[in-house]
Amino acid sequence: MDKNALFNQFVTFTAAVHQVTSDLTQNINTDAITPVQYKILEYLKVSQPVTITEISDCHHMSLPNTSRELKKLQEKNLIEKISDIADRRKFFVRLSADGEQMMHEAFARIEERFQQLIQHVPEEDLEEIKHALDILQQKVFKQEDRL
Amino acid sequence: MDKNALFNQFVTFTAAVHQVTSDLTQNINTDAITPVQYKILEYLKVSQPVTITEISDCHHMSLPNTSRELKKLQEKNLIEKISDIADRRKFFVRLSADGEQMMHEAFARIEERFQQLIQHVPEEDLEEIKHALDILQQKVFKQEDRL
DNA sequence: TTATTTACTTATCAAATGATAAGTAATGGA
DNA sequence: TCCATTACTTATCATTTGATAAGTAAATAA
Repeated sequence: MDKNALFNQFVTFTAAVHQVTSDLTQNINTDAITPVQYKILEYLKVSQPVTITEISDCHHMSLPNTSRELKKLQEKNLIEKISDIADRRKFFVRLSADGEQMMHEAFARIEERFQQLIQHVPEEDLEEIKHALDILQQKVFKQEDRL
Repeated sequence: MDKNALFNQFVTFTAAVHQVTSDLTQNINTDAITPVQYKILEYLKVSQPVTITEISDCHHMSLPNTSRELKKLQEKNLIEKISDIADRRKFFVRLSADGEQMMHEAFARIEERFQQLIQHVPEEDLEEIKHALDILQQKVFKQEDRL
């Protein structure tokens, strides 16, 4: 296997993924929410509850800035901070009812666009796609491989 | 095929792709270059030459802001604008020698990390990965499907 | 107990990005 | 020819984001 060619293919592929997801999520947040704040909520949606340091690490943003954005999200009633009983310096962050609602609607609109994207894909291709997603998730984009 | 389940898988997958590419490209641009500027250069690297409007559309940024960033890149000698002979309102943008050099080095460093990521993946899995990338690129993340 | 480290907050400043108004020059259509 | 449209630029302002210093309180180690 030509690993260099594979890298080039990887680059083209990830660029396409970024482009498609960017298109799918365009103009989704109607409300007064900034891109970083949306990213945080999106992360919470799939990973909650998480600590503030985890959010900070995962998004490569400083703790002070993470803290600031979370405060804003809390003021908008989109998240909740629950202090850890075992270690009272820590906080667990999760979506509030409003936050869940908002992300649910956002994902619903994204899903609409996604279904539109694949509406004419034949059944056997869908199976192939599902398999391909499985493979890549397992072998390339898996959680443990983070640098 | 449960299309809703496929959507959930898609969401998880794209999140993982974003995470991995974000990790791979962390701290790559040493020089005085902003994230948006890097994105533009990255786009040029794979799509040049392109017009200013194409850059603007593709990155969902306004023409004035695109123009400003291109001006900065031009002042840093990383890109060149060539006016279209057929339509003199238009400009084709491409990387300068310096820009090519810089992106070449950036990609080389990213590739190093990528090769490290897949160094222990067995040969038969690499074939499977290559096939999976092909499938998804053809059937889901293809150019024509842009909204 | 005391010192150090960890988890987080508050505050502040600079830089990057986004939005918008107003302009130029070339093109294309009536 | 004249007018509308297109492609792009310049300028300006608001907002978002990033970086950093300094602080609090809890946990841990010596």
